[in-house]
This record gives sequence, structure tokens and C-alpha cells, in this order.
Amino acid sequence: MKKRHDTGEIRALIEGHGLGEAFGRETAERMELRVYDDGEFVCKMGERTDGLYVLVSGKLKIYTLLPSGKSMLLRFGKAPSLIGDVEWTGRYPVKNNVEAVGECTLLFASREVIMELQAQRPAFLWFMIENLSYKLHTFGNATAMNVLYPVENRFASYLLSLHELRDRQGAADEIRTSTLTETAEMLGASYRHLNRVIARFVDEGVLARRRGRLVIMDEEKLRALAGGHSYA
Amino acid sequence: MKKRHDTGEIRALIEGHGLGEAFGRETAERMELRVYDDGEFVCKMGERTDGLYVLVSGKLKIYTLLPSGKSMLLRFGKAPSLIGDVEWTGRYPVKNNVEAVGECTLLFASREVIMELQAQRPAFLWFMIENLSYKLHTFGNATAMNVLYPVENRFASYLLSLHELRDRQGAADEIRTSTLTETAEMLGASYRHLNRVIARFVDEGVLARRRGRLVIMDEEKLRALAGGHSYA
DNA sequence: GAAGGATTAGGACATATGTCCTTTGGCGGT
DNA sequence: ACCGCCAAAGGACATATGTCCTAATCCTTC
Repeated sequence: MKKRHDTGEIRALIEGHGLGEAFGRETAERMELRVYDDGEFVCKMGERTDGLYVLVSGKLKIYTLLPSGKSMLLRFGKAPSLIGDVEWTGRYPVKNNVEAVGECTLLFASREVIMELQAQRPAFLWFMIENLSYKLHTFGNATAMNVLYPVENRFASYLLSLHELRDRQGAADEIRTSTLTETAEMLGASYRHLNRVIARFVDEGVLARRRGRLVIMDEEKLRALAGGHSYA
Repeated sequence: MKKRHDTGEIRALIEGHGLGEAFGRETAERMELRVYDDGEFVCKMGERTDGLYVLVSGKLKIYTLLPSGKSMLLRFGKAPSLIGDVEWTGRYPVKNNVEAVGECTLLFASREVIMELQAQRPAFLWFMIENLSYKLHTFGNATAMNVLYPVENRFASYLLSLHELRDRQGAADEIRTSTLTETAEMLGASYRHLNRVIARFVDEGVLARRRGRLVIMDEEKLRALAGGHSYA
């Protein structure tokens, strides 16, 4: 992770993402820019956050590790997503892993700066409230999806999320599934089962395997399988 | 649902639940007390809330209805639990059903009153933020539980939640399972399957069936089955 | 380019859970 | 007391998913 302190750039990013109202003028000078490489962690479970992050470019994978040792994908974060909003009050430890998927840039404001400049500003507090509300509101959907829908649908949704990401980055035609084992964990399923699902998809012409990678053959069918739900 | 406007009583409840700081002095006069009977709805999915509620006595069952027609238990709310905190900004429609389990009393402040008296008070905004953070923090656990654990464990947890409720109300020894079909829906399982699980529990001496009702025979085993997770 | 480890692919079998259907028993209404 | 309905109880069978194992592949390193 690399840090930058270009106040002009930070100011531009804040304005560009419509955050000018939430963060006052002066805050920009005290914020920094943090750039993460693919696979780097913005924060890990159990740690304490040092402040508040705003994703301004790239995509984040947010997931949790369970006592059983399994992991579960919660969602993907895209700009301008707040990270550490649950924890920045200092009351809770980090509960989920946040990992960069491709290069990511985040704005960062330390807890001290926020407490000093923002803690009494209603505009900022409102911003936090609306963001938290939004998360709670959408989180419900994700939960329902996890409980209700079989792996088949969740996997379709997962693929589409990555697919959209790919489009934005103009990368190759293949899905970036670091490893299928890992993907299986994301979905809270066993590798074996995911494999079965993939086999079925290939059978039905939705996917194709190419040298171990997956290629989407029929985006329409995939979208139908995802059933309107999305991790993105 | 019955309303009351006893300002003295409201003030006492606010103080008694440590909410004095969050709500200013003047707000009490503009709040009301709403009493719900067992089974009544505090709010239903899709409706708009009229304001913010604080549960001060009784227990609430919070669940959601899914497009597939199934329902899923999210959690039980106990005092002093905020209801409508996600929706009160008016940005989102109600997403979950909130139903009284036994008689419940809630403090109520309309959106107008809040906007007029609280929207610019950092103390209130902080209160909301901390509450939302708390919910997001705990919600993660529930989700994990739903995805990870089989019906057997979730049901054990559900029974214990109701059991604790019963203790507090000093009611009979039987579990209040309005109907097993409904319970099954709460757990996101089919009635048939829940029935199988119950049969197994009876086999193992954890539960007993008595005239269609269930009786806990071995609370220890039940607690072990719940594995430390709880909907309460 | 061969050895070794990781990753993928898939067979065999067990468990979790769903759907459909039948029987039984309790309880209100006549 | 009789009827009829609804919830409870459970059989039969299908699907979803897990665990354990084995074989084929790919990639890295020596």
C-alpha cells in the first residue's frame, strides 16, 4: 500500500464523488490517499481501524471468516463506498476482511481528524447515518439471498459481479477467479459442489472451461440464473 | 394498538432507558406511547414509517417476507431497541415486518418532531449512528449463522430465545409456537423438515410433544445444539 | 525437462432439506 | 354427538450439498 498526500487531488476526488458536503473544506488537507494493489488488505478482521476510508476507484471484496474456518462473501464495494463506517467510532473491532480486487484507491481520514473536525458537524453525521442505513437496508437482501437461494444462483450472481468489474477495467474475457477453491469459500459452499454447479452450467452452455479458466458463453442465461440478485 | 400521551410517564421511560441524552428535554412532550397486543404489527413491509420507535417493554419479532413467498426470521427485539431507524430518514420503505410477541410498549416520535427538534443535534445523530453501527455489527453474525448452520441448530436457538422470553414473563412451561408451520417459515425451512428435526429432538429427549405443544425437556442439550448463537 | 506441489475434474456415498401426499387428532359449529 | 376443517405427524421420493478419495493437469523450481 502506498500513501499520497496531494491535497489538490484529494479535494478533486472529494468533489468528484459528491462528498464535499459531508467532509468540510478543511478536512481535505488532513486526509490522505491510499493505493492498494490487487489482493492487498484494506483491513483485516479483529484489527482496529485507524479511521474512515472512502473507496474512490477500484473494487473491494468484503467477506468474513467464520469460527468453523469457512469464509463467506458479503459484498463487493465500489466507489464511492465507505469502509470502516461501522468501526470508526472505535466501539467495534473490524468484523470483515476488506481486500482489493485489482488496484484500488481510497481516501483516508484518521479517527483523530474526524473527531476533531467532523464529530459535531450535522452534515457529516447525516452522511454517516444515511450510509449506514443504506448498508443495513441492502444487507437484508444479501442475507435473504444467502439463506434462500441455492449455490447455483449465488454463483451466477457472483460471476456477473466480477463480469461487470471486468468491463469497467477493460480486461480480458476471462473471469478472475483467483482460484475456484477460494470462490467456493466465498459462496459458503464446498469446492466439490461448486464444481458440480460449474459442470451443469457448462452442460447447459452458460459457461465454458478454457485452460482451467471460466468463460461466460451466455450472459442472458446467467443473468436469469442470478434472478436479479447481485453481490455488486 | 392504543396510544397514550402521559408526558410524565414518557419522560420517566426515556430516563429509565438512558435515552435522556439522545432525546432532548422538550421532545418528551411531543412523543407518545404506543401499546401493542400480542401479534399486532408495529410496521409492515412496504409501508412508510411515520417516525421512530423505541421498544421499552415486551418483545418484538422482526422478520422479512421474500419474493418466493417464504419468510425469514431476522431477530427478536428487546428493550431498548430502536425500530424504524433505517427508515426514519424517509429514504427507504419498511423492509421487515415487526410484530409484537406478547404485549409491547413503544415510545414513538413522529418524523416531523424529530426533524424539527433533533435533526441538527449531534447528540441525537450520534445516538442513531451508534445504534445503526451496532445493528450492522450484530447483523453479520446472524447472517453467518443462517448460512452456516443447519435448521437443527437454528431451531434450537429459536426455542431458547422464546424460552428466555417466557421466563421473563413468567408464563407457562410450554413454548409459544403460534403454529409450527409459522415457526418453520421463520427459520426459512419447510414444515416437513422442521417436523423431522422435532422428531429427532424428541427421540434424543431434548423435547417432548404435549397435545401439539412442545416442552423443553433438556435445556442443556438444547443450549449445546444452539451452539452459543442466539436470535435474541 | 523431471520432480513436487497446487489446482482442477469428477466418482461414490452420506446428510440436509424440499415437495407431494396420506392419515390422524383436536376443536368449533350445528 | 356429528361434521368438517385445520394443524400435526410422518412416509416416499427428489434435490442440494457435504465429505472423502482419486486421477489428470498445470506451473514452479531445480
